Amino acid sequence: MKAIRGFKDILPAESALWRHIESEAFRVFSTYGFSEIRLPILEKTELFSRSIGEGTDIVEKEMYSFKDRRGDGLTLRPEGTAPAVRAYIENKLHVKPVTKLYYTGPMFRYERPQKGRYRQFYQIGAEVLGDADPKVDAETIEMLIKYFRIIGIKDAVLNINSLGCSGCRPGYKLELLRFLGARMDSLCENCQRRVEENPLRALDCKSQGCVEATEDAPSMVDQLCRPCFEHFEGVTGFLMQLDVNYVLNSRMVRGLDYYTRTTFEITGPNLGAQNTIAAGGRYDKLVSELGGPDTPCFGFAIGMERLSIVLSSTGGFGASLSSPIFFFVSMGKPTRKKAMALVAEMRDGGFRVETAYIEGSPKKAMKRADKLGAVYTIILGEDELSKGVVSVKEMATADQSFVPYGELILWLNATLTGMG
RNA sequence: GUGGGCGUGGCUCAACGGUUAGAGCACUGGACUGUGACUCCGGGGGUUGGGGGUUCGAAUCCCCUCGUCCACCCCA
Repeated sequence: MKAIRGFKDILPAESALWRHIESEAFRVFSTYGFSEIRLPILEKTELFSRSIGEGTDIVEKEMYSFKDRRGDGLTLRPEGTAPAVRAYIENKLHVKPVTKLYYTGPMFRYERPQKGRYRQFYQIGAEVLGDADPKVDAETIEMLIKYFRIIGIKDAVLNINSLGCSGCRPGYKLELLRFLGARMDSLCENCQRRVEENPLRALDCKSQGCVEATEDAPSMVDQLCRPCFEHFEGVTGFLMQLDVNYVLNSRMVRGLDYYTRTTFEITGPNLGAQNTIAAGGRYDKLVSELGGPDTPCFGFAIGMERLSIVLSSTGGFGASLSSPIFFFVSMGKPTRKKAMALVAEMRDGGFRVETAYIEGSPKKAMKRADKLGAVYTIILGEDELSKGVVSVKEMATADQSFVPYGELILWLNATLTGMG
């Protein structure tokens, strides 16, 4: 039996890093006023088709959708924003002026697996609901950058853009359409086909012909209406004030329909083609489109697998993330009772203790201690038992000393803090 | 969904179409009856991803399939 395609286990060797990634995110986000929300993994299909957009790749060909026993159309969530917004409306969280939420968990998309892209993947998301101020955009991005710095992401690059609003985007789209229409022959097949659907995509295309053909294409940022332009200027201005470096990328396009105004993407090193480690933006119309009150919002999602790839490729993690292991060896039947009592005492004291009970030579136990990566091995044999002590051996130096039962915890604490 | 690379013990990899598919690491036993790492000696572990075909003979060549990686696409 094997896990199904695009699904994988996260084994202990990796999970310590995952927990670290999550807990640091929650710690940092909470200092910005975010609180956790736990969302269902399954939602009505309609929630996603309406929010993400009928014509998008996600909705069109990547969702795990099925009918339940009653015949209701359900979908394994492909992203977190729509469920968060649904919960926000349903639970009337809008009675508060601003709501800041974060969440984590698995998302599902039926895509071809490759490095940094899986069918079940994990995101950490955050949403600010109820504030249109450009300061929110800048501050939330700054929070994300700070978080990346804290967990040790280097060489992250922030790209930002503005997609305008329902007022100015259609006009831009028309103009772009005219521009592309005059150059249809130089566009790749793919882009010729999608010009009608989503002309913005052509700006993002990597094929030689499209890159050249769209070199002088009109840029959205130049076509923003006054309010959108001022908003965008506000965002970039605040980013500068917050010392956040960014690249203005007027070609950056989003694959979800709900985005308005600010959008951004952060890329990381050592990831190949799937190099976006976090992305997001503003979605000012989504809440009202889903039946809630007019509520401007901003949010982002982080790809956990990609983060963990970047972090493990740049090194430094592993042993340091888990606490030192103590290995307690009890030798000979008479020692057993005392050993169990001492182990219990150590665990109550917060130590991480593995145990082995052996007859005869401690050789095997020592070997096992070594394999486990024990920092200290504590031996209680019949000699020690008769003296009321244990032998404590520091594995790295092979130093060994007798410690009376009653002083064991104190001794360990003193030694550990001494180590620094 | 499209194109390409790669699948050999737990891991990293060898093996011109030709003996019983090897090595290092890992695992395990001993040298070493109260002490791990280092050293030495021994041991177990493979239907060469799976299925079919070509051939006297296939890990090796061909086809199908599954998986993985890369690019496209898409996105976190």
